[in-house]
Amino acid sequence: MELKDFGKNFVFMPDATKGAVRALTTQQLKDTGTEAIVTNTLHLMINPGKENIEKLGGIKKFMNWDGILLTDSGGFQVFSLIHSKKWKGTVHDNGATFKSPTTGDLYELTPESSIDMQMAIDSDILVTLDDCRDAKLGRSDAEESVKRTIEWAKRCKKYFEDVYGGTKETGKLLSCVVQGANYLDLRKHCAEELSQIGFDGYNFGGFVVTENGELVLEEMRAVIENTPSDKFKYAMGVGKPGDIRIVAGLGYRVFDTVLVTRNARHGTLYSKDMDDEVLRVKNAEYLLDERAIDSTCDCYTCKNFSRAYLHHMFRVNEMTGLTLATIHNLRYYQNLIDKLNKA
RNA sequence: GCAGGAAUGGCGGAGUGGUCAAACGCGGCAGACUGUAAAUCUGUUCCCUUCGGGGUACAUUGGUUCAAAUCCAAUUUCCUGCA
Repeated sequence: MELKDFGKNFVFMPDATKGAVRALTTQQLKDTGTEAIVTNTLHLMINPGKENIEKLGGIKKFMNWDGILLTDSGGFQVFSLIHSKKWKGTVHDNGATFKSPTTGDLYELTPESSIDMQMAIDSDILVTLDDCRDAKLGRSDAEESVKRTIEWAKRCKKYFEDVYGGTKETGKLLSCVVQGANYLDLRKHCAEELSQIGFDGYNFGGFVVTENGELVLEEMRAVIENTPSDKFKYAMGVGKPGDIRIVAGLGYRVFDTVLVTRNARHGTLYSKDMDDEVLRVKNAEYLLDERAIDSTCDCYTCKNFSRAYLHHMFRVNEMTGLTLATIHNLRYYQNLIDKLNKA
């Protein structure tokens, strides 16, 4: 896939947060049919750090990935690590300052430093820093989050253009994140303001499902309806196979979720042979089941190994099991995407 | 043979008179996970149950006590010294 065609067709990007899709080599990742991946600005800022990743020629060279790379801005990590008090830090109008919980080093993430970091990583598609917050947000907090998100997006774009020459000079794309929690008018407002600034892509940010796991479809629709139709739409964090099919119908073309790889490592595999598409291979019923995980799947795992073998790998805590499971789940998602593109 | 010590649920191992169906860990069973501090976390794990309870249980047998996994005696097995 060419970068200019990104988001024209459906695309699923596995998360390689720290520079690897967990449990897979880059070759194994390619073999699943994956064309684009996501790495994380904040995590790579801490390790190996901006200067080091620059010296190493960027993460694509580092991990020998020749597909498309999107870098998440770190907005979500600021939320999940600082807002939730897992890390010490504060979020303010200029960004976030925080302390590494392992080394104690102090970091600052601002709209500008986020762009610098994403350039150092050598990302193809950058994401503006956003102010991501909890799902159930009070009105005033949501308003503040939207205000900051717009402000930071503006600063990101200006910095990207002033310092790096923008898309024209770099050939890279810049996407923004639409916030607004569950307030439809705020989603609309945020989408309109960001559209006014102008980006190559519009990402639905915040939480995509409620506590009950139901998609926030109205909010997602509000963003689609108020952003340019010729730019890509990325539903960040979506999602389960069924969720992707639904959200695809709304107009989103780009997806990512940690579920596919995390579930794989937890023994939750996807299979068309199951009514709910889910096969928990660790369960006792698969001890002697010699069928493939999915009878319709063309992945390396399904072509060569049985449910019983995967079951055994998990039972004896053998790392190869994580790899085989991840290969399968990723291939399952790529097949799902292929089907959407052919429909 | 003598002297000490120990025997607890599938396993390891707490508990040393009542609050013990018994901590904790492992193993087993199931579930969760949606811009990854996640090869993680949660629930459950003697039997029966109308989920209120009920029944058996801490090597075995007997005893003391209102009450015993916990105290006493004998038996069995194991460990450590001395022969």
